[in-house]
Amino acid sequence: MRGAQRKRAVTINDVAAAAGTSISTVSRAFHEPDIVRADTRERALEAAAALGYTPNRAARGLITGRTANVGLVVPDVANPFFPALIKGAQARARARDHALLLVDTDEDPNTEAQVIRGMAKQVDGVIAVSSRMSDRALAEVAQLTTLVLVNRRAVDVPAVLLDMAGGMRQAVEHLHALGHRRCVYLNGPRASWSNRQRRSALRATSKRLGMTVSELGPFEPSYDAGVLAADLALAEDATAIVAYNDLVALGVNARLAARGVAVPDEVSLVGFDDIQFASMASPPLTTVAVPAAAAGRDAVDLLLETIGHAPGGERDDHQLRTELRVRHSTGPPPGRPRA
Amino acid sequence: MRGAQRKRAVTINDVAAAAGTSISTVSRAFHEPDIVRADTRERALEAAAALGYTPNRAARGLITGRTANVGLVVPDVANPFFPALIKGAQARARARDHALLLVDTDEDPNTEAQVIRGMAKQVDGVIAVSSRMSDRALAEVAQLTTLVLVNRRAVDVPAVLLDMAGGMRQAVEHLHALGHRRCVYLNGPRASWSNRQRRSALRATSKRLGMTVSELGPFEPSYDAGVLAADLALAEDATAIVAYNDLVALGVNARLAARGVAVPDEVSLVGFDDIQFASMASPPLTTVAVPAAAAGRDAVDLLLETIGHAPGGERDDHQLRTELRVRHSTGPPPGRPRA
DNA sequence: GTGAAAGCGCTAACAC
DNA sequence: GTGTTAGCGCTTTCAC
Repeated sequence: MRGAQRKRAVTINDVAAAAGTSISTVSRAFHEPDIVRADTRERALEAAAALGYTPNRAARGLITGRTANVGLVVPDVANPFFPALIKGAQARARARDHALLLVDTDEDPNTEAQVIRGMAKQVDGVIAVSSRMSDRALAEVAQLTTLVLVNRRAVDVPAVLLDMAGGMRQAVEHLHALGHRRCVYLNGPRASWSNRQRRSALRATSKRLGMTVSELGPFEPSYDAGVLAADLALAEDATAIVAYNDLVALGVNARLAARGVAVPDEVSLVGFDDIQFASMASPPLTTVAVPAAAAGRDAVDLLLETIGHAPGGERDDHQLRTELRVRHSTGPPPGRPRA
Repeated sequence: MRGAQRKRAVTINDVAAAAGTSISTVSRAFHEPDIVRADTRERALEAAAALGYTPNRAARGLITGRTANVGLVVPDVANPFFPALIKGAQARARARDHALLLVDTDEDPNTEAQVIRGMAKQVDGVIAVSSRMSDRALAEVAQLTTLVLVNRRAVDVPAVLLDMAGGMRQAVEHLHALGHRRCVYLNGPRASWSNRQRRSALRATSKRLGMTVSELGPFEPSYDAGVLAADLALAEDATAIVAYNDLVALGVNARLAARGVAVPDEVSLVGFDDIQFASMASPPLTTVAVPAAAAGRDAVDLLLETIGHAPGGERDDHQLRTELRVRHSTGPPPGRPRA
């Protein structure tokens, strides 16, 4: 027998019949146990267990207006930054008895808007991660469902933010302390909010410390782009390279190795995100760690909280710290004593 | 105004009223356009568009018995093998107008069973990837919903299989052709079906070709386990190491580098899966490529197909090829001429 | 404390 | 061709 042949699902009616009560009693036995007499409740629950009854959430949702689903919209599941976030969000959603609808937009803002619109009715709210949608589009979809942003700010939309400026500041200070005075920044995608954050923090801190920074890019946030960028960066006559993210940094690192440029002896290299493989590279990458799993968890909490609250409530953004992990891809610039 | 304040969702009644027709006509305008007169249809569709109406899938599901949801159950989203699969499955599901409910079981068979049971009512079927459930548990949940397996076989449950034996055979032949005669295999988790597949193919091929293989493990499928395993493997006096998967191989590789053991000059190293970072390692890893994204896509197709068909239909397993990608972590054993 | 009944938004007979 | 109606499985008044 194949799965398709499964028997008609057992409903609340079956349970009521078996328990010799009405369906409302069964319903109450589940949701308001206190209000039903102990022995009646027992009978109902036992009958339910015996029949293997589980309430149909869709039917419940129809009447309560709550689906117990949350949507999670990410730009690219395969980008190593996101799995941890997805995992965190999934775990928290499940812990809070919600299912997670996952959508991958392939980095396309139009897909993003369309997908959220399509999902609106079947979820209680959606979490949009690193959204590339315009503020207007964001405002529009926020009308359709409860929206929570991760790693993106927009007016009147609650968000889980990563303090990338803080991490970047640490990175620049680290470089400066080592003796670096000229660095190059490898820009990420132009439309990326993360890139703007990282870039401006880098510029501000550099300026404050009197470091020169030249900029290259924009580049795709990929390993291949890093390979490409490495040669350009080398031509810039800087002693340190700060990449938009680890993927790019890893590409740079590989290309530098291929060209025989020693890291960190000839040039220092800093990544961003601290993806799993940053620490596995050779040399292990100095990078800014971003708490992706925590962001996923917090986003779910924030969403569920927002749904529960009356609108126009208090300020409820979350801000998560990021911090520099110093590993072996950074050191004093050439000609500078190692200690 | 916050999202929570959104106005009551527009229903089919609103559209019918606006279009001056009955709700059934509106419904038909959407699902059986041909059967409704052109101008009536126009009016209905226009009214729907004007009001921003989208059918409530839960309500529809209640009556059609189809939810347009599919469940995807994976052991660990953060394991680099799965994101590609998830991405493939998500894309195909969306293309076929289905939503994807993602669940991460943290490698726990009990969670797995429980999750599928809980999901059964809100999906049309579920795809279980690399399931560690017992055959009995599998048979039980297959009763509850339409089940499709990926990378696991069980009686009477359709599956998308990866021909790991084929890839492993290629790997061993490759090693043998290079001149290797003694290799060590680093086992993955004991309960893993993948490990059994890989291990037995390796043993069979080795035997056929007259290679000795010693086994170590079981190890967790992780980088750290690889680091640990490297030293043990070295003590085995073999000229080649075959790891359960790339993560392990990468750990081995790092540890070998740290100990100053040259790959492939002193020892050859083979991984499995061809995760993104296999090609980024130094040296780039020779590994067996597994078409994860295709597996995800095929699983969705197979599931939807199975749901559509009458039960007990024809045989419908998919088998996907795997193939060796020769990169730079394998070469002739020491003392053997390089050409 | 428990049951009857009215829907939630929708589709699928069944009339007209 | 189009409208009316009976539910899908459930929660929630409202009586009792």
